[in-house]
Amino acid sequence: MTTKSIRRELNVQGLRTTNQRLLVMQIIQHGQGHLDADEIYRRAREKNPRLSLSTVYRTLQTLKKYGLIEELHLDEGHHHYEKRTAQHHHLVCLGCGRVVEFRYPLASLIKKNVREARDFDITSSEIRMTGYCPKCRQERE
Amino acid sequence: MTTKSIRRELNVQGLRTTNQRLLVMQIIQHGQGHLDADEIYRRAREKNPRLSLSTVYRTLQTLKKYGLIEELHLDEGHHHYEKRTAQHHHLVCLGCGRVVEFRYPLASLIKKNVREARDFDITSSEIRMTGYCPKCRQERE
DNA sequence: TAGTAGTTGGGAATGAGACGCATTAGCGAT
DNA sequence: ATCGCTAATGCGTCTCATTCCCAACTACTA
Repeated sequence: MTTKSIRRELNVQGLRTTNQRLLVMQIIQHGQGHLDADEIYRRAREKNPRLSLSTVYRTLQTLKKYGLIEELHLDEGHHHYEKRTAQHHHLVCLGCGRVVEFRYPLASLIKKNVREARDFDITSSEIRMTGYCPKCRQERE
Repeated sequence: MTTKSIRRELNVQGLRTTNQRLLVMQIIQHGQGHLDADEIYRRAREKNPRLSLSTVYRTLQTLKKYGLIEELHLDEGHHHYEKRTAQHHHLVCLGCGRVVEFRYPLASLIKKNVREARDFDITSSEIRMTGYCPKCRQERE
């Protein structure tokens, strides 16, 4: 996503295009998924040392709220963020912490098969499965 | 689950059966799902005013670790706990915060169909879908 | 280009949860 | 029933992620 398209996305939502927002968006886009607020802050400061941590948190909330990024709950004490892409989910290894992504058309399936979900207007869905990856599984035996 | 069976479960894992653990377990079992640490603490203090909040946190970790309870990530800044039962998942309404449970045989399905998951030893799986329930959906229009 | 909301920076506040340590209490052996 | 060992608790403190507050700043609109 280019600067221009990010700008467009922000404007559509009635949000101002600030350097800070562009910066955070770009870091998340190029950052190979699963960055937490602190990591984003650290990387952003390299480009703009005056950036405030408050702004990072605020921006993450805003971008999440308007659907430009997604917030993950990977079982640690803080959140991770990734760009919004095709639906995919996460396997978390309890041994080494490795996160493996996989694709699965969950939302439509649930929508079709689960009575309770039928009348919900579902805006996001997250599968988080935890367990042990092959390597850690061996070491535990 | 009776006191006796809780005691058995704890002993099997090499854990001591303390009043505090029994109390926390019982509150979670009778508490209609989705209690957070603070609520558990508040209810537990009614029975045992000397109970410490630390103990509640420690106990929740322990019970979770040994599979007696499950930890939920319902999109708020803290965790919720429920007794371990048949596999079920959660729909969270972003409007009113209502949580609706639904059943879906996720783990086996993923295991069968997702290459990345095949070699994982999956210990738990959680679907969290967020959106707007029928009532809140109407109010937003 | 000036006016004006929406945003930001920075520091203080909050709140969930973890930690250290002295005291207490399960529980297996006597 | 009691002893001794060690796990578990209580309590105060600490950490760390995130939010709040407000004066200063700046992106957009006219």
